Amino acid sequence: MSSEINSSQLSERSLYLFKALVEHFIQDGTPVGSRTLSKDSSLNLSPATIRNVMADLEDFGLLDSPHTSAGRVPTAKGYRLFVDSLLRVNDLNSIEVEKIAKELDPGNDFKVLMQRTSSMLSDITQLAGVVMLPRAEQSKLQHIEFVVLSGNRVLVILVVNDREVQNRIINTSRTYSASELQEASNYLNDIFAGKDLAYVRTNILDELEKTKEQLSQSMQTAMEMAQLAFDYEKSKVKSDELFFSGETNLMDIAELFEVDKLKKLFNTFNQKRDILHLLEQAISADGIQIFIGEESGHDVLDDCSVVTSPYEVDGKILGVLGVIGPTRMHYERVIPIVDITAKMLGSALNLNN
Amino acid sequence: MSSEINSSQLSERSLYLFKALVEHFIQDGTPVGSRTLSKDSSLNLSPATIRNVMADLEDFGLLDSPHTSAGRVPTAKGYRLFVDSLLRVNDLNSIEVEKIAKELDPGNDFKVLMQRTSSMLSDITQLAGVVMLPRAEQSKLQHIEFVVLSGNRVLVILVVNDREVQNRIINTSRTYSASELQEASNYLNDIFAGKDLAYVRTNILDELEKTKEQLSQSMQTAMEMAQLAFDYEKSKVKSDELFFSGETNLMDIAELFEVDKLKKLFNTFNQKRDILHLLEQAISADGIQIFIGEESGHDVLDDCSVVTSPYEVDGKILGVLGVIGPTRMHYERVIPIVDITAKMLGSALNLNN
DNA sequence: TTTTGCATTCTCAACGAGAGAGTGCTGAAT
DNA sequence: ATTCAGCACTCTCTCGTTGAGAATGCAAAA
Repeated sequence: MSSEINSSQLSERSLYLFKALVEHFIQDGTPVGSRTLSKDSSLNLSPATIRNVMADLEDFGLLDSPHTSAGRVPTAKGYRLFVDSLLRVNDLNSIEVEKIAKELDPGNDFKVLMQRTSSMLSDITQLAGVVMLPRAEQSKLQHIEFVVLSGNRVLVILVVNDREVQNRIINTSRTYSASELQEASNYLNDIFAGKDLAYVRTNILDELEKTKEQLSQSMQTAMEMAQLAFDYEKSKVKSDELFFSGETNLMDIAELFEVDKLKKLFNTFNQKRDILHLLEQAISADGIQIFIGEESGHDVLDDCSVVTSPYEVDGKILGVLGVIGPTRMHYERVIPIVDITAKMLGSALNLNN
Repeated sequence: MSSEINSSQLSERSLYLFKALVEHFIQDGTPVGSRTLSKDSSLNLSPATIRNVMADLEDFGLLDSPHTSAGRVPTAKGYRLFVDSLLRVNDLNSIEVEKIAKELDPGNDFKVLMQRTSSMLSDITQLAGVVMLPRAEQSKLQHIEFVVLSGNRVLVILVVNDREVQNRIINTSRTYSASELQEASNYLNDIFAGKDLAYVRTNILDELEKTKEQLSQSMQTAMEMAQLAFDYEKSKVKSDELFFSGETNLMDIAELFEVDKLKKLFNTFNQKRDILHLLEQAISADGIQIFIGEESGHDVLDDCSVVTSPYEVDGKILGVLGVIGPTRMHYERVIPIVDITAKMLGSALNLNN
C-alpha cells in the first residue's frame, strides 16, 4: 500500500508527542494545538518546538489540520501507527469482566447468546456492537421430524449441525396422519441422518425412484415430504446471521452530526451486506483486527473504526464479533473488551458441546 | 377531552379552505399563507378575506402559526378534523395492490410473513412499518419432541397453537438415548397434547408424583425432561413480538432534523415497550385507527402520526399492523394501504388454516 | 537546537441591515 | 353585512462585516 510508517523512523520525542496528541484528541475531540500539547506533555518544550515536530508528523501523513488555525488531528494512518505501536492496552477491571461473564450465560441457545453478546458489547462500550455467525459451509442433517398441523399443512423440523433448528411449513396435496408421518421421519432419519444437506437434496430424487419400484407406502410418503421440504429449502437463500445492537449510540458522536451521514450509515447496517463483507475479512485474522476510517473501504464508515475479533470453539473459528464506533474511540478500553468477549463467547459455546 | 370540533360548527367555506390548507401543507411542509391559499383555492377570494377565515380557524384551535409572518400550520386537533371528516381516501391503483399481494405470499411461516409485511409497508409508504403479534393469552401445546444433541444436551421442540415453534436446549444430568426420549415424548404427547401450557406446567408435579409410585422408567424420564423444559420456559418472559422496518425513512422528514429527537425516537423503537403499548390500544378498534401527534401520549411521537389497523383471521383479531410517519403524511394514500394490508395479511394467514 | 517574537491565516460568534413574507386592522366598496 | 384594498407592523432569514481568538509558520535571537 502506501509507505509504511515504522516507529523507528521517528525520534523518540516525536513519537511521544504524537501519542500525547492522539490521546488528547481521543479525549476531547477537538484539534490539538501546540500550546495545549506543550502544557500537557511532561517534557518541557515550548510551543514553537512542538510546532516543528508537528509539522514533521504532518509531512509523514500522520497528522492533518482542518485549517490553518485549528491545531492537528490524527489521520487514519496516524491512528494506525498509534494502535499498532504506541497503544498500551488497559487491563479490564474485574467488575467489567464479571459483567461480561454474566451476560454470556451458556445456558442459552445460539441465537439468544449472539444477541446478548451484541447488546452487551454495545452497552459496555457505548458504541455499536455486532456479532456475526457466517453461513455454515456445510450443514449436517441431524434429525428430521414432521408434525401435522391443521389443514393440509405439515410442519417440518430440521435439526442441523448439532445446534441449529430450522422450521418450515409445507402445504401438502392430501392429509397425512400422524403415524404415517412418524414412519416417514423414521425412515428418513435412518437413511439421511448425519449426511450433508446438499447431499440429501441431490439424493432424494434417486431414492424416490427406488421407492417407486418398491412401492412401500411409508417410504413413498417420506419421499414426498422430503422433497417438499427441501424444495422449499432450495428456494430460500440462507444468509449469514448478523446481530447489531446500540446503533443509536453512534448518534452521539460528533463526527456524525449530519442526519444525512447518519442515514447512510444506518442504511448500511440494515442492508447488512457491506458489514458482512467487512467482517468476513476479519475472520481469517488470528486475533483482534482493527479497521480504521477509510481502511474499511466503505465510505459510510470513513469516520468510524471497527474493532473485531473472531471467536472460536475447539480451535475452530465460528464467527466474528466486534464494535463499531468513531475513529476517535478509546481503543485502549475497547480492544480488551472485544478480545475478552470473543474468548468468553467461545468458551460459553464450548460448554454446550 | 377538549371541546369537540364538529364540521357542522364551521361554514362550508371555512371547511373548504381548511382542507385546502392542510393538503397544501402536507404537500409542501411549509406554513401556508393567505396569498398562497387565495391563488390555490378555486373560490375567488382575496387574501384579506382568507386571513379572516384563518383567524377563526385558529381560534377554534385547528391552526397555529409558528410566528407572525409565517403562515398557518394545522394543529393535532386540526389533523384530527381533517382525517375524520374532510379526508377523501384514494383508491389504490391495481399495481400497488398487486405489489402488496405479491409480498404476502402465504407459503411462509408466521415470522417471515410478519417481517415481510412490515418491510413491504415501509417500502410502499416510504415511512416506518410495524407489525405486532401480541403474546397469545393462552398457548395450547400441540406437540412435544426431544432430540438428542452431543454432550448431555437435549433439544426440546414445542409446537404451540398450531403454528408457533419454540426451541430450547436443556442440559441433563445423564445421557439419554434416542429411543428413551422417543418414548418420553410419546407419553407426554398422550397426556398433555391439546392442553394449555400453563396447565401443563402446574400439572407436571402431580404427574411426577404418580409416576414415582408406578416407577415406569420411560414415564420417569418423560417427567424429568418435561420439568426441565418447562422450568426454562417459566424463567423466560415471553414477550409480544414486534417487527419494525424502514425506520431510516423517518430521517428524511424535516420535522426530525435534530439528531437529538431522532435518537430518542430510535431508542423508543428499540425498547419497543412504548410502541407496544400504543398498538395495544389499537387492537380493540374495529378498523383503521390513527394517532395524531400528541394524541399518542408519548412525546417522542409529537411530530408523528401512527396509522394502524388490526388484522384478523376468522373474525378473531390476531394482531395490529401500521405505519409511523410525520403528522404531515399523505393520509389519503397511507390509510388505504394500511387497510388493505391488514386485510390481505389476514387472509394470507387464513389460507394456512 | 530551542525559543522568542511577530505577522498571518482562518474560524467563529455577534451584530446589523435589508429583503421577503405574512399578519391584523381600518375604512371604503359592494 | 361581506369583502377587499391599503398599510403599518412584526418576524425570520440571509448576507456581509467586524473583531476576538486560536494556531500557525518563519525569522532571528539565545
